[in-house]
Amino acid sequence: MKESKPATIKEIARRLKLSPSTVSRALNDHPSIGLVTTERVKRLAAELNYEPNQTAIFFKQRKTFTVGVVLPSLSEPFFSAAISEIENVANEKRYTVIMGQSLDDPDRELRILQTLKTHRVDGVLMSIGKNTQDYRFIELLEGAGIPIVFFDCVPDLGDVNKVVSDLESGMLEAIDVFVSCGHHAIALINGPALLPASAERKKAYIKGLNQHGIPVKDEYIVNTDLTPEGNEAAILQLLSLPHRPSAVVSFNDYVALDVMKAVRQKGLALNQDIHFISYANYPLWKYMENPPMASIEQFPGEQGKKAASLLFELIDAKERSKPVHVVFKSRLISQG
Amino acid sequence: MKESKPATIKEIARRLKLSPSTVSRALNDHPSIGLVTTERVKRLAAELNYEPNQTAIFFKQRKTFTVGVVLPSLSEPFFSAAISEIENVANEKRYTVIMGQSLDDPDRELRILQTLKTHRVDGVLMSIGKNTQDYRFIELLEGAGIPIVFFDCVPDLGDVNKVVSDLESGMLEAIDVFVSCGHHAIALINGPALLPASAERKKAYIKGLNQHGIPVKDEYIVNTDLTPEGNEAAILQLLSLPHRPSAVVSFNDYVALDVMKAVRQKGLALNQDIHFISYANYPLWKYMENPPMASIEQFPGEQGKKAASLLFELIDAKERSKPVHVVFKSRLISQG
DNA sequence: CTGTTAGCGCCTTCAA
DNA sequence: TTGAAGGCGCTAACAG
Repeated sequence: MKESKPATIKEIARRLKLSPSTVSRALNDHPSIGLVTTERVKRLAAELNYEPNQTAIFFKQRKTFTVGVVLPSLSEPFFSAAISEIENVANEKRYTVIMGQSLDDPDRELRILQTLKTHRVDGVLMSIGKNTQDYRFIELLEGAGIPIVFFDCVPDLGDVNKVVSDLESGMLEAIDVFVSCGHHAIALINGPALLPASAERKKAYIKGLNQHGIPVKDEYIVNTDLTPEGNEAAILQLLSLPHRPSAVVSFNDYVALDVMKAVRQKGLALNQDIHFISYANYPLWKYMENPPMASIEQFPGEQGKKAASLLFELIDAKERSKPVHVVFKSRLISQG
Repeated sequence: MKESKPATIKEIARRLKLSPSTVSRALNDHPSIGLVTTERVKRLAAELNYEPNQTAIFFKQRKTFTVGVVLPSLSEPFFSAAISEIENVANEKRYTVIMGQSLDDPDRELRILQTLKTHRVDGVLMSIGKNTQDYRFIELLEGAGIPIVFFDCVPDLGDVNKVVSDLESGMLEAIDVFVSCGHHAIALINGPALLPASAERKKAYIKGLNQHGIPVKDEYIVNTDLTPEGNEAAILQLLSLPHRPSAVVSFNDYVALDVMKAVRQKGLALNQDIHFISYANYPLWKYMENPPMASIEQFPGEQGKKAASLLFELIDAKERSKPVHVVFKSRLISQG
């Protein structure tokens, strides 16, 4: 039952003594084709295991029904959650997803985008890497008529489409919770200073303290380069302060993991001597003996979903529209 | 600088008063074209930002330089590690990867394969879902000339290409370690009984006990459906035995997480009252206060890499060859 | 309702 | 060394 050559419209037409266009129309349920003809065509098509040659259709329609997704790393649960939703939205729209991991390497990121372009994807969803500085690729793609929507880790530019989590509301909630538990010495372990995401966190942190009339102490704000060593150094710096903080908001869960480990090794009791809340990216807190008090959830699934639907709107739109910015509120989730 | 219509070979030919065929040949460094012509063509091509239309090439060459990857879930670190290596191998070969998550749903799995087929991928890499029983899709793909290589979770059939971890060597090592630590009451929390992977584990477990002259007790072998509830039920069953085991090998890390949590809740001390080793799929053990003694590593990266290179061999081969089976040895990695 | 014609962009004989 | 012609499979404008 193996077909050496897959059946074509031509073949069906020949056998049925019809023209290829009639067959094509019949297969696509074109209204102008008689019911009987349509039936005959479909029956034979089924018999021959006919399947339209997508590559021919892509070629003709100048559309590939494919979108590209570029993100730093699939092994981050945040992104695997996001891409799952993206996949779902794409499937509904009958689109296929091509995915590439930049691994925070700008060159690799560029190569992936190049591939996506030559593959003529209809659109791109992207979360940029930590080290990406050069945004010229955006014009490259948009110049080729490929719309692009950024999500989560987005460039600090006004004229691009982006979907992000606000970072602020969660931070304010976190500080509210800390304060209501009696904490006043609240520190921030922030990410690399030049990351926009770090600037936002810092701003929110300061705003949160201000709301409670707590003075901002410079020594309570430390940075990490997000490596395990950097994370450890950051917490040690805080612990060595004369008046060490009793509560810490950390850049993300991975930072929190390293930091909490270091705290344990120092012989301090988690959730007693010192308390943590971090921006969430889904380690398996529920299995830990001493998880952080709470996490600031950023809803990767929602972000991915929204970014994808936005992209499809752009793909379907004829005109290029004004850049769209969508902001999701982050929210504190207790890990109790 | 935005091109409304991307440049084509025809366009270049028109401007240079050459024929399209000459331009095509020049761009492909065909030896029969004069050096000067080739230069002129290439220069103009660069100027016009000419890029070959892949969709046209795919169509003409009857090849898409695309491979599909189907796996249960990206959120399992095992698979994200595997797909990263697959991506790398594919990139080297200048192939693109289309990925789909089955989420252990056979219908969804089938839909993904259908999509891959209509997209005319050149080959498929696949790890089947837990609930997949019907393997007819294999003929569907191979009938269409699409080679398929299974990895990790593979069908229990002889005539397919597969790359797996052996499961046995790691289990034997695990039992060796337990025994050398003085354990004799060694239990197995296995997966669903009808999973080939469960049968293999059980066989290895029995072999391991036999090697040490330890009698196999039926009540020390329990099964879980891999849900959190099933995992908890399994360990409770073991704990309720009159002579409860002091050492347990569990189906995988996720089972171990649930199981160890239940053990803690029962007030037992991990790594004291009861010890664990599990087949690894990468939770963040290094951050845990009481990780399992060791993990049986299955090298997802290696498996993915091997499966991918195998697939490319099959794609490049003219003839259909005998099915290939590759087995990686699993190995015990201490979590000390 | 159905057929004819033409062309998407590229490559590849065949002919000059 | 170059050009002309044809075709991959499908669709769509234009005729009947």
